[in-house]
Amino acid sequence: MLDKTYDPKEIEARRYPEWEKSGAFKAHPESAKPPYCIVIPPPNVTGSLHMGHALDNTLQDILIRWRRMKGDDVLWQPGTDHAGIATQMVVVRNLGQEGIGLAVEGADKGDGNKKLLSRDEFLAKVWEWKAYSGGTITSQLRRLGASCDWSRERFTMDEGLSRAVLRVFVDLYRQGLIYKDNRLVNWDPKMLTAISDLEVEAREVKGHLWYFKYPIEGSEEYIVVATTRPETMLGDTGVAVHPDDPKWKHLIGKHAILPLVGRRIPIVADAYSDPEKGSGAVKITPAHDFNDFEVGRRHKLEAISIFDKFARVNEHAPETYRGLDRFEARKRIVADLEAQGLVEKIEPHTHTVPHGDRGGVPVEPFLTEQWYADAKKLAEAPIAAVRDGRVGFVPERGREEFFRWMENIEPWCISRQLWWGHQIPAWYGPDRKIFVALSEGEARAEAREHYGKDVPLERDPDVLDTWFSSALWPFSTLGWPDETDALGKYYPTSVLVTGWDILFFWVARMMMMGMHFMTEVPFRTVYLHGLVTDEKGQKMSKSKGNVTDPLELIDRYGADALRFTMASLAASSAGRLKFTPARVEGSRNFATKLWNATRFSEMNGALLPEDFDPASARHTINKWVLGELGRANTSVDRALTEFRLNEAASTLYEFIWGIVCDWYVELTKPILQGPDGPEKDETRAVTAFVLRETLKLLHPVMPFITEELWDKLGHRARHGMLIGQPWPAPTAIDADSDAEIGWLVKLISDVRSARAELNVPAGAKLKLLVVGANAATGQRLRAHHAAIERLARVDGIDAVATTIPKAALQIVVDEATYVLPVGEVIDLKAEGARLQKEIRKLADEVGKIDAKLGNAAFIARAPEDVVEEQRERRTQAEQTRARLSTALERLGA
RNA sequence: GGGCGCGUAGCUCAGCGGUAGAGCACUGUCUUGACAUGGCAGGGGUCACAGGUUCAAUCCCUGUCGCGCCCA
Repeated sequence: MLDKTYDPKEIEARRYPEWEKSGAFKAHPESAKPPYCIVIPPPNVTGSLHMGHALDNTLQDILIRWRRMKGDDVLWQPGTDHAGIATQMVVVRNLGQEGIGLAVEGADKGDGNKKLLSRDEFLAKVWEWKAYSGGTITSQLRRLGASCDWSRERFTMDEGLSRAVLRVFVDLYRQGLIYKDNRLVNWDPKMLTAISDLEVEAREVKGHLWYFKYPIEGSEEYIVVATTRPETMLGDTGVAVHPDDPKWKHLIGKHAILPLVGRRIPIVADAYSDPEKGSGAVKITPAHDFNDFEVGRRHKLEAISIFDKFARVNEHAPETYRGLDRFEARKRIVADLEAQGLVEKIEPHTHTVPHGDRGGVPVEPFLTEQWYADAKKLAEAPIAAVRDGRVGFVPERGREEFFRWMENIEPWCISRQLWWGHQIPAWYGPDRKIFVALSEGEARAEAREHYGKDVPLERDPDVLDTWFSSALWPFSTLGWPDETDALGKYYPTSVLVTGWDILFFWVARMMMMGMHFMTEVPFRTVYLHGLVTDEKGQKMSKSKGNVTDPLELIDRYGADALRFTMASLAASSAGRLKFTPARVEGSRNFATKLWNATRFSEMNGALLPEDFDPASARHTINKWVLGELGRANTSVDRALTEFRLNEAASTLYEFIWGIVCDWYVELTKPILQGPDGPEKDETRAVTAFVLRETLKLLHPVMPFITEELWDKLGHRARHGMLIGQPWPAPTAIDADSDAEIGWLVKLISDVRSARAELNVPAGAKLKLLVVGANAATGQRLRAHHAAIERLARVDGIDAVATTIPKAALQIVVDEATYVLPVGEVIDLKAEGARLQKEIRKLADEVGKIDAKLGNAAFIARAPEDVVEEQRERRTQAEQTRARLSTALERLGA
């Protein structure tokens, strides 16, 4: 017998290890079954589970468990990435608390007592940290119920994946698709590294617009430039005005003298300047602004870099400012210009400032040499693959987003000035000649060939962008560059499940690398879901203090409840999924409901005969519920096929709670609790059968409770664990049973409503007199009298009533009128009012339908079946109305 | 500024050319041998606004307003 209460905690702790130990999660590349593969979006190895992970992995696990039951050879490939910047940042911070720093060139040495770590020493610390915290997220995924094949777990920095990274870098370099270039990059002065365009986020900042007067050479005149970043003026090499700007066009071709610096800078005509904005004239600092860089190139202006990598003023600026931090420099420069009377005005100004998404400080456009991948070239094949449908998006608009990004793609800066990551396999000769090779040995050989002798080589200190290795994930995790069985079987993978926010970072780049190295798409479908936010739609963040911890929810309500909630949330067409814990509570209640229904069936001896065949069911109520089960099965299966996971969840909810618990269990109570006989035997069997099949249908969404109940009901002893069961074939729908039970449900509901509206005490049992019932209804009444008596609280049914008391409730269902004598308890006026309200509603409906049917255009142009349906509805409504009128007269009110 | 998405019950959201739905919240009622983490019944919506297409629009089209996201 099941426990009285459902305790998810105890169940979940027990079930997961069982699955894992049994090998149920394992893929079988050698099997003949069709493959179904999902590669997990690798979480940060030292991270911990947040709501986004909970959503993403729940959706994946639902698909995986479903396909496993459908008979596929399933591989859910797990693993983690090394998250270069994030991890390095955490370890640096931890070390900082112990008074340990990094031996980074030019860095502040502090008080001099600080211990400084070399690169190798630091890396040892990071691996220590990884060993310490690396298991956290994978154990948390287990608590969620994720059925990944852990025996195949990979890490972007492990030996195999590192080999893949090397190979890709070397190949792309040799193919000219990776190159070094000196361009402006987004520089993070806190992390001291370049970052890619995607790692920059625009934040709205309240700042100022400063108007500076630059004197014109050989004149008393000034040109006024407006800027949000005064400190960059030290690097100005020009001023641009719009060619048609009447205010400034006379100065085109002249020169200004840059204040504080004294440099002579040209005034050039360029449409980049907007005469409406600021003063209309723009100072041009090619080395510190992406737009200015372009303007500078058009007019051959010099690019003078005035900051070092810490964003401190460097030696290219006048002595007095050297060494100042950029914000300190700003203050000094404004003050100095003010002192010289060169500040015209200062306006408050709100604008967006690019910030590094990890370090959180404003990024500095910085002129440096970096490694780039030729994204434009690599994007060609992916664009074509999506264009011709080799990759589909769910929802479809992901396609357009994808094109918009891919068709306007910029070179991808792949080098990072970090220590934690894949070090770039490039070595420099004494003359800075580059040798890119798979190993130092190979590089040496190449160098020897080139120089004709051995020369000292120096390895590039930089590492690769973490996304560079993540981009290889769908094939590197399967064994590439080796030609493994797994690679042959599971690539291309089936579906990639991830959030919109990661479409460009990761999905697009996997497409590039997949097409290039595998000449085939990495996945057939990209399923994109929204971002989990708090209930106000605010992004969850530690600093805002609005984060919900999924582990806490699991502790409180169970993983199944969280999973069910995540599945229900999955549809939202907006990009946000507003999350409220109340939903999880509701899902937990749903689990409890299933638990109790199962308990009820157990108490009533609902055992399933080994050879039970649902097609053998003879009783209407049983045929009906089997039909409903079949409907639920088909609907869940279709919903999952079409990635409408919320629909699968709501179908299961409605079936289990709304059909099985509310009606089937209630309607069969008289049978189960009545005398023994074939009807009782069949009902017990069907109850057990429906519950057993329901566990299968629900298992992908709520694996723990279903596995538990499966075991407790004895199915495991006979068939093994639920996780390995085949998905059931849908049971047949019987139209006659549907009609009959539909009638029964309506009759009971209507009687209950009338009783409640008239305040008939819930405990009062009334007689049921039936007027005008035809033979079929008479038969139904006899067949279901026990259920009606119980659920409608009726004491005896007279199917062919002749004398009808005045004081009675009257209900019309189809051709018959049902009369419930209530003696003096009832307020006849109230019953009259109730009937009149019903009559009015029906009359309104008839009126509306008449308006339609009276419209010649409707009759002529609407499809035949729609017209017929309206006629049918009119007849029904009119007949019911007439019968209610008769009932009203009878009441004599 | 450009692109996209969203405005449906008090809240969070499904739905979708022909009877407007769910969960939560709310009201009344019931401790009936599965379940009070529950049962039964109920209230609550000119489906943002304005035009258009259509026999018929919450749904399709256009515009307006509000909100959000992405890209500049």
